[in-house]
Amino acid sequence: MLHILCRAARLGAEVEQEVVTQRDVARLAGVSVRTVSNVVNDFAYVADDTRARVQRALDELGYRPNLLARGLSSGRSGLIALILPLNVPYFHELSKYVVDEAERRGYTVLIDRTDGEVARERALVGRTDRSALFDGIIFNPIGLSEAELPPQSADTPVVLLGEKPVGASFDHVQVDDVAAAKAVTEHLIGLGRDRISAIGQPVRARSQTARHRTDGYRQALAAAGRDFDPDLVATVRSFQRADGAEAMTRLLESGKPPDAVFCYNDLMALGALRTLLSKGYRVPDDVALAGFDDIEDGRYSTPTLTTVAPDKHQIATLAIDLLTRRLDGDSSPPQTCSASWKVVPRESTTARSSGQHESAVQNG
Amino acid sequence: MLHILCRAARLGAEVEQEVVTQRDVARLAGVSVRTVSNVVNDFAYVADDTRARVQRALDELGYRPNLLARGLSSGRSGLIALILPLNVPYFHELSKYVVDEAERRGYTVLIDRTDGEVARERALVGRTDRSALFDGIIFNPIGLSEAELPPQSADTPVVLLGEKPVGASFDHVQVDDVAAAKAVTEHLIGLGRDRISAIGQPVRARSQTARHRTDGYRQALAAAGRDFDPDLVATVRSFQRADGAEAMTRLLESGKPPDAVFCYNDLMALGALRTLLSKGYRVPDDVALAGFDDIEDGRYSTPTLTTVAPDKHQIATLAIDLLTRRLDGDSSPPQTCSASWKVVPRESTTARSSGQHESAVQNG
DNA sequence: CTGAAAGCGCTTACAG
DNA sequence: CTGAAAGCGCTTACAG
Repeated sequence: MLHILCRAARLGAEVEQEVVTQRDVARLAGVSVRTVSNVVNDFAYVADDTRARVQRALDELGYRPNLLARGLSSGRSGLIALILPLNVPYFHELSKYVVDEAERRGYTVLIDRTDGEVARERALVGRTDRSALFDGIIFNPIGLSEAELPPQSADTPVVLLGEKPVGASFDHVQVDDVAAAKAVTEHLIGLGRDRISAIGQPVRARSQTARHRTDGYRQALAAAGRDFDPDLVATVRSFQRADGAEAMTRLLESGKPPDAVFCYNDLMALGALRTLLSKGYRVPDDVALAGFDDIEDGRYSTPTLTTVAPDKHQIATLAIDLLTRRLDGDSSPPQTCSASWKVVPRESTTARSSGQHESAVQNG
Repeated sequence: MLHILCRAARLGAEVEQEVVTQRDVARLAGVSVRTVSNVVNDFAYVADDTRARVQRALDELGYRPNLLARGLSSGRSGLIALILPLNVPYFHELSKYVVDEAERRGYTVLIDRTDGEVARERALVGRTDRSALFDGIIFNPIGLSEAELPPQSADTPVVLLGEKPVGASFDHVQVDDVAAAKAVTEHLIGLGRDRISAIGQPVRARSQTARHRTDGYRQALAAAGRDFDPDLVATVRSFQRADGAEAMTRLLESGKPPDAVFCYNDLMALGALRTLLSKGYRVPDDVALAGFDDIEDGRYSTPTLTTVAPDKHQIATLAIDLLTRRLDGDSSPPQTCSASWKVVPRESTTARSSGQHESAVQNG
């Protein structure tokens, strides 16, 4: 296939680029590699003229450190692995903050996609052969529960993100899913809706997250003196748009359609929204809709999407804080940090009509 | 802040996990490290009983290879860097294919976000200190033009993705932006629309991509005997939803609003859609809308979004093909491969009314 | 089929 | 402030 699709070009002489080592630089500058290393790593106690001479040689030869060699001998690579399901926008938004925050502290973040597949999560976390490669790991499990994770190894600290921790063997940054789910359900109840559905309970329940959000949903109902109706809870296989769309279809066809729906993430809410609008329902007039995550998509949908907004910046900062402490040698007991969140009401629950809207783009 | 938000747990005895080396394994199995290495790397010509004995020692000690050491001595890390603007969904969708395809060939892809910032792109590509870390690089520049890239170095092959190459010094996988933009504009013309706008010309024109799409747009107009009206072209700062939303607002306020709009990517089209719907315009009745990229969002918006769908799977396969050839020692001239694409008409240009729709989710 | 040994490019006590 | 040297954990010609 390649030969049909590809077009070759004439090539100039291939420059066989030699690798420049500290030894080469040392030779040119007339010093030892020790001194070159000192200059490269910006150590104090290098005579000014020596430094200048070495720097000149460094520039002249175009020296570039070999990260592998440095890592092998120093025991630190400066690399952090961020293991996430990139197929959910929330995580890509979160990753931006993690990357930026890590960079500020001199670390480089490399992203590993799990896409929420349990097998991939297991494989990635199980790959302890990487422990030499990465100084630390930030991991947001989706399919894997904390209990299934290999025990924390002393050499590569792991910070867990996401659901409330079960044990206490990892550093952890959590969002209080129960409280947040309860708050957004209360918002729906406050609208005066009667039949409030929940979309997101997984078919095979592994995820604590979904369980917690269901708990919050039920607590809000109970607090309002409402009965819990299992028929109003729709299960899903994953947290994608298609799952939300299908679940919504099932609810609508159930005979007694809901007048409000809490989806366990924005992606599913967007799928549910598609189903509702395409079947002629008005949102929020006929059905009010709320999600979770506060992804950008929900600020541009029509209607815009009411959601729970976890403080992504704070989550990232806390995660990097926790990790860098370990990297700096802190061996105190594992900590659990809570990031804040808030309910952001938008058109999908508050607008009067689903047609004309006041504000083009409202950002909670 | 941390002390307020965090809760510490009691910790069990910290297991000081010793690193197990091949030497340890060799000692236990009564062989040399050479033989251990042979077994670990699954070389032929190891006596069955020796292999079994070594394997037992390997298991017993829980040996894990040190990737850094392996990389340093072998010169290959098995790692590929994928440098992309993750803040555009198209690229995260593309990255999935690249990761999967690379994995099939035994490589691990680590993702680096550029988010389209020229400075980040420059920094990442300029970081030749990484050449030891990565066997190869797949890079989709957004801000940087090919001419600004450092020359291809012999030790770390680079495959470029995206816009039509200017020079011919890199392996390249391109999509024919001119032809695709022309085709989608023709689709709009075929609808019988009079005033067809284009959104996406950058304020400071660096990107060839936008230039090519404008070329295609103009070619389609010319071929249909239409005049090119500069007032119908709206510029943007980046390719995000907000840019599309703002550009659309400007076009609507220009006095003579368009009745069709070609946005240079789906993200901007979604922003433009938001502006249109929130101002009471019907899509496609009043304004037909088309994007580029075929991201999932556009299959769930209401109306669903007409778009150009590049074959992402093919792009990924071609990129990995090209790269692995170089890694296998091929030093033939740089090649340019073209990936296919097609126009996918959806509701935003074809539906009769913007209210009720036929198909809930139609997938091109 | 396997061993002894050099070497990948760097960092880092140890001296001085 | 700087040098000579060991060592990080692995791979890989070179012998045998």
